[in-house]
Amino acid sequence: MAVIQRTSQGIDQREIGRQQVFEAIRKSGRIARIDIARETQVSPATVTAITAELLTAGLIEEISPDSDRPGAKRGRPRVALKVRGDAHLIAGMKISDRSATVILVDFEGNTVGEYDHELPGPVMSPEEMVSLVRRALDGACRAAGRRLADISGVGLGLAGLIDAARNFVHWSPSLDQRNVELGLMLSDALPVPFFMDNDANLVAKAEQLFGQARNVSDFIVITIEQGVGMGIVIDSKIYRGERGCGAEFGHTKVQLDGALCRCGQRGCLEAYVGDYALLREANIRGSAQPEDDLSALHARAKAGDAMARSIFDRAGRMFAMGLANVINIFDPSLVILSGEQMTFDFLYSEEVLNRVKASVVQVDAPLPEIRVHKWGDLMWAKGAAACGMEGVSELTIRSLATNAA
Amino acid sequence: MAVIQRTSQGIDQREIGRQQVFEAIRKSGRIARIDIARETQVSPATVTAITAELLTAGLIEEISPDSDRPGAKRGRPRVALKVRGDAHLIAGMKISDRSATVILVDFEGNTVGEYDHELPGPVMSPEEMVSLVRRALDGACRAAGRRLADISGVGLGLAGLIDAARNFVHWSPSLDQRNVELGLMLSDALPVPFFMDNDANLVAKAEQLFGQARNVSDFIVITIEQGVGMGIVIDSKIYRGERGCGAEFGHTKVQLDGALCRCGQRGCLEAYVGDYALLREANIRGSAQPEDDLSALHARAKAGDAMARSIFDRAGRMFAMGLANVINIFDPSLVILSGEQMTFDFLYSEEVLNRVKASVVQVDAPLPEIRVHKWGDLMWAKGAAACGMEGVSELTIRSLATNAA
DNA sequence: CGAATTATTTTTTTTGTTGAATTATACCTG
DNA sequence: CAGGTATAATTCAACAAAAAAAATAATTCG
Repeated sequence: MAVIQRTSQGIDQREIGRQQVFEAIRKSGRIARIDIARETQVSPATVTAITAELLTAGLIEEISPDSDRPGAKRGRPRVALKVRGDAHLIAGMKISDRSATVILVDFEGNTVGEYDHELPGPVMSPEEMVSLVRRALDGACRAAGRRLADISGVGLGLAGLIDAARNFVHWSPSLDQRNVELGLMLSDALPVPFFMDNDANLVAKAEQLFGQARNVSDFIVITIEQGVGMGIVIDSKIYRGERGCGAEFGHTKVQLDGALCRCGQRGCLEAYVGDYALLREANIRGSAQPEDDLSALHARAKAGDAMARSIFDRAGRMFAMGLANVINIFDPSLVILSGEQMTFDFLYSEEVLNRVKASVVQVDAPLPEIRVHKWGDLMWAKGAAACGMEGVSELTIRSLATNAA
Repeated sequence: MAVIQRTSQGIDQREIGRQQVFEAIRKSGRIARIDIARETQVSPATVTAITAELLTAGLIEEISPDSDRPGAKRGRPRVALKVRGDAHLIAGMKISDRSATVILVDFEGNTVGEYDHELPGPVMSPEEMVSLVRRALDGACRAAGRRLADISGVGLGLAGLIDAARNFVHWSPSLDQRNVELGLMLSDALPVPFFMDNDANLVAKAEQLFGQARNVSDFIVITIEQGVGMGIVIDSKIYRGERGCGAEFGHTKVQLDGALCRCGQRGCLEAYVGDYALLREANIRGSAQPEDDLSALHARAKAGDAMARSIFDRAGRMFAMGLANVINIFDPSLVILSGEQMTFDFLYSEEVLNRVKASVVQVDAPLPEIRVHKWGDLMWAKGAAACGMEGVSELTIRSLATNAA
């Protein structure tokens, strides 16, 4: 039941129709007008009108005779439409504790450049961050042979509590201050629109635009970096909660009066599966040598060391419990576990997933699909790029309205 | 930012405008056209047009000179509009393990009759349930001096997994079969439209229409009956999850490999706070006399019995942990704890709520409001009535379209 | 080559919304 | 108490968007 919404007072009453059509094109990669009409429930006439606008604006392009699709043979051949990659250049930047990773993508999402910028330290002042962003963008442009002016928008990903609507940072481990108007500062310093979000939401956005959730309207993404993150998508929109700090999966409690967490509370999931928690546990249990390298601990577990094994095992069981709780509450159609190698070995393992399944309420319907998605190390930057793409699309399509007049 | 949505193919393109206006009227009780326009962001002209339709349809009525509202004094006085109570008679019925409670309400939500129908036993066949529903409705009508034909719609609440969209029962403790097309059976047997839902969702609906959540678009309702239920409202819509079995709060896990639950899994919240769980625990701990009466146990706890106290205490701590998890995931603006007396003493107590607050992720923004709502024993039936009201409103307003032509 | 078929575009019609002007109903002032 | 002013509600013409219908385009099939 597709629906065209109409804002009843904006200058442009047609914006939402355009968004819908553009989204349909982007989502399917290549699609003929007739199918857009079917999918969006908008009449072919209207689709023609809207696509004409998008074409003249240079946002999409026609691919002459749609490649031989099986089945239909007669009749006027459909001409497929696709997003025009050259329309915009988008940057995605993720700031972690070690480096700022930048990725440049075209409007289709194809990567056209990568750049990594080492950080002097994990924590900085807002001013330092602004200058860091500038240098990282400059570096990325230079590396890809582009100029900063070519970039239509930048998606920026930070850990912490980010108010994406206002580009405001309530708190981030990368900043030495709370409540920073980072969006304003960046806009003042750089001539490019910025779009910021929490890093788990970024990955959700990436899954939605480029990844495994391209045609799913409700899903959950779990990410593991330093802490445990979650992105919730309901009705194709990222769910943020009232105060913008929902989806704090890492701080759901899995044990009454349990292990102490960085946040000061007890029993948080993160206090069992976070990097620091695993090391702490190893040291408490009296490791021969003091542990400060997680991958060494991991290697010992793989090699069969009983103590190391039991640490990862407990983490896996706690993780399974927390994930099952989320599923019992949301009943999503899809859960995506995104992460890097080590995570897969101990948190996304077959055994853990089986435990999750055993803790989900059973009904006749099949269990929600739990898909594991192994991204490269550019996962976060890609998410940031996705965030930027979405922002730029919206801006551009909105401006179409004003210009059309 | 109110928005008029327009379905792009229905017979009636105006339906959503009507719904919006009617909702605004219902929500505020009494409201002048001008304020409807302000609230819905629809122009006064359109509001006039729509309210005229609703007036001739008899769904709303004018209250001549709007009672002296403070402030404004001059100008043409606003005439307030309200829902016309006589427009429809709605029945709400909740089937529990002991009885079928029926409530009759007018279109404003005023109770015009109550009726309680004892059940022969807690479990029945679908056919028996159909006949039970008929008898309970007959009884309610007789008691209130109405006829079955006067009823415009019936909301029906059942425990279990209900597919509200299809009026289909996946499973209910009241039925001796799974996967029952109860909606079809009822429609065949009785000349009234039925609207069914899970009982926790009913209460959420009641809070939204009549209760504490009248102007809140995102909130969570926790209910306690035999088990623990949760209703999630996001964007003013009840969130049901992919398979319609989300919000299984009672079966979120609060203890790894914990107490055995009725559902066969371990560590479910319900296995710590459900009626049967409390009694079981009392017996395990070697109560002097075998416990089979929860209120007796409760009385002993209140009187100071240490063993009884510790049972309720543990239940409260588990409950707090589960609730904190929900809040950490959703970050709702409002959590409503609905229930009856005994629940308040041990699960909704000050102490438990403080525990919840101590387990919620802290940010600068204030904590979500946790409101305790003490309903009478008609809570469930009122919820069912709310469900019926919503269904009837939608039907009526939709039919307006067709008739108007 | 023409008939059939399917996709797209153009034209016309319908529908709904709104802004501006108008009407209605009050209070206020002198 | 008449005329002025303020506010609410209604009317109506103009406008906008989308769908329906019709026309046109680009194919294949026989």
